[in-house]
Amino acid sequence: MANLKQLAQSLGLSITTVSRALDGYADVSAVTRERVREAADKVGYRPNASARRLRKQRAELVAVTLPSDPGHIGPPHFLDMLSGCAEHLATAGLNLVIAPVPRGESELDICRRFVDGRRVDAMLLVRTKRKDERVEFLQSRGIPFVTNGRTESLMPHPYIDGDGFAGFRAATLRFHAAGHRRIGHIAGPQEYYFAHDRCRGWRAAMEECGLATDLCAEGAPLEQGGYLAALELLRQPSRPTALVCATDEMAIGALRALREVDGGNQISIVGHDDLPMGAFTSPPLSTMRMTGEHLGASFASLLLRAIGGEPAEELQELHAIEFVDRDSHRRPLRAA
Amino acid sequence: MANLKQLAQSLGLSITTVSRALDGYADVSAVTRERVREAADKVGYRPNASARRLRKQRAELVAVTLPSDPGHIGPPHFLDMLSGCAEHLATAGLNLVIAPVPRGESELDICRRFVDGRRVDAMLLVRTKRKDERVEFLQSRGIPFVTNGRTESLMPHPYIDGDGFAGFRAATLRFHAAGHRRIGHIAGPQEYYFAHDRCRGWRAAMEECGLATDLCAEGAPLEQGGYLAALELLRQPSRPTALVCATDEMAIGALRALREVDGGNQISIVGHDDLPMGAFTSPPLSTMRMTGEHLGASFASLLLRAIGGEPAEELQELHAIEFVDRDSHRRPLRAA
DNA sequence: ACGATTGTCCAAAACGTTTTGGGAGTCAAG
DNA sequence: CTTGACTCCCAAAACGTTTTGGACAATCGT
Repeated sequence: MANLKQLAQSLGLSITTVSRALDGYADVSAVTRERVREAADKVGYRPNASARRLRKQRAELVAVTLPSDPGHIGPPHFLDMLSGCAEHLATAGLNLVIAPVPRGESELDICRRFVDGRRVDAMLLVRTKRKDERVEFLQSRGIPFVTNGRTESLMPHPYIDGDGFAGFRAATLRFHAAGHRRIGHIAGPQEYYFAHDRCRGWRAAMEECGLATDLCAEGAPLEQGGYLAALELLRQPSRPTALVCATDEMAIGALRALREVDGGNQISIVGHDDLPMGAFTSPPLSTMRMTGEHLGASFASLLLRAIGGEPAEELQELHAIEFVDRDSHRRPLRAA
Repeated sequence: MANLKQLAQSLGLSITTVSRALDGYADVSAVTRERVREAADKVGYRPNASARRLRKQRAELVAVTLPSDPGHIGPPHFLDMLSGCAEHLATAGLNLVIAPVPRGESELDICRRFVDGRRVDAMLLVRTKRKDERVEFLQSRGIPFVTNGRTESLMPHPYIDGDGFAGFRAATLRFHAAGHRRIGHIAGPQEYYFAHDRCRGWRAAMEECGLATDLCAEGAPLEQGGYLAALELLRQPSRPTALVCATDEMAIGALRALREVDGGNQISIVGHDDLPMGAFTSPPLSTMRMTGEHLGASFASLLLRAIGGEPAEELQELHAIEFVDRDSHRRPLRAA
């Protein structure tokens, strides 16, 4: 309701002094400072955000782009993560705006709009591709950003990611140790880093074990994609006895496929993401998930440090992946 | 990179003319307009958002508060809804910021910060209480807002809500028609409008059928709350044969309780929200959900119209609730 | 030929802050 | 009495737009 001018007038002080008093400068006497603060409290003065932003040349905003294509938006903890991130950012005076990508526009367009319009101080990118044009753009503009997921960019950039390679390698080796020899992989679109990373992990384990790597089918990272990919693998002359799936959603699709072929309930399966749904499928879906608590806060912290100018190399977090032991990964292994 | 001044200078025009040319005023000749537009395109000029906001006295932002307490954040479609809302708002030049409530602060504090700091043009409120201090505050400030859920506020305000009363009444009558006589209700915290509304629906149906309304237990709107409430009802001397639950999450908790008492699998149950999880429980959870597509767009539209000054009475949407017929609501009815 | 109208353009003000670069006044030291 | 340091305060500039209220020619109606 009140602006600085009115507040200053009512106090018989200059705008400058009031402003500095509120900011706690030593420049203004303690008694004046207190007087100003009380008056400000009384009228409920809050600086006009737009004015401050203009003057300080900071938008006080961070944007996160929400991919619309394919498969909704990440796991359901995603909103919790965003919420945690926003909460942490708020303590530094930054707000988080969500920027969904309308159809007909690319994520790059969104970045351009936000960056060139000086609407944000930094950006949060999710669902990185191996070669990600958003990353290249932001790097060329010199805007701080953090990605959820790595890229193959030559220039390093801040990220938080799960070690999909190690996780999927370990899961595959676990199947091998349990006696499986025909271990299939249901892969996500390989242009996404996470999908490629996880596929590489499976492949590496297979090669280490001296097994063929032809039991691999790719699909959209959705229930339907997993379903179709699973059917494809089940048509092979030599069926897999275990399936390592790039995502839980795909794994759930695969479970549906398994139910439709006979003997399918004999096939072990594991997914990744730890969807709450997985606890209720039959059999309950074993899965994997990135370790680490308060991921949202981590993202926020990296963003703030990136804005603060810390070099990208120091702003990279690779988290281990842990196995969530339910039931679907240990179907009895039929004699070959 | 470029601001209006530089662009004007390079064109040999005044700032005024360039600004108006870009805004398409008839004030500037077609040829000049084109010349300006081309130059702007070439250097990738975008008006500085903070400057425009200050000058136009509009924040170009809408905030949505994300409740942290209890039970995460609404149904999982919630993020989809936000995404749709943000997308629609973006076409009007507004961005959506998410404002989680840090512990130690109330949602009212958040509203205050956003409103008094002129950070937003409007607000989106979710999880309304029957007597909601946020609503009262925003009304007193005259800030446009839309709620997800009604309140008992005397002054009307824009909202979108599902008709929980009708939905729960209908569900209860459905059980009655199927022969049930001891129909219990697992209620959410009654200070929330939705919980109270649904409870009233159940109660109304029971009274219409001439049945006692004592089979009602309240709990937190979480799995655990539903579990405990269900146990409470199962301890009654005369057990319910059917349960109408305020939310799916509570219903899933109730299912767990039913599994733990013998004969529990004979009890019919229905929830509300249509959680994806519900499709995988055993038995698959029958549920209810608000009808209507593109809810996010509806919210955005109401917000824009509220900002435009339309009276609240014309900005209220009450959606019917539809029954989602899975399996859990028709357990065989034992002879009484 | 004259005022009125129209078509282009612009200088300056305004939005509400933060920050720069001092200006008084006081006090102590020289 | 001057000088410098220190304390407390302030006027004015700056941030980059949009908008107000014309200015100046050219065209039109009579």
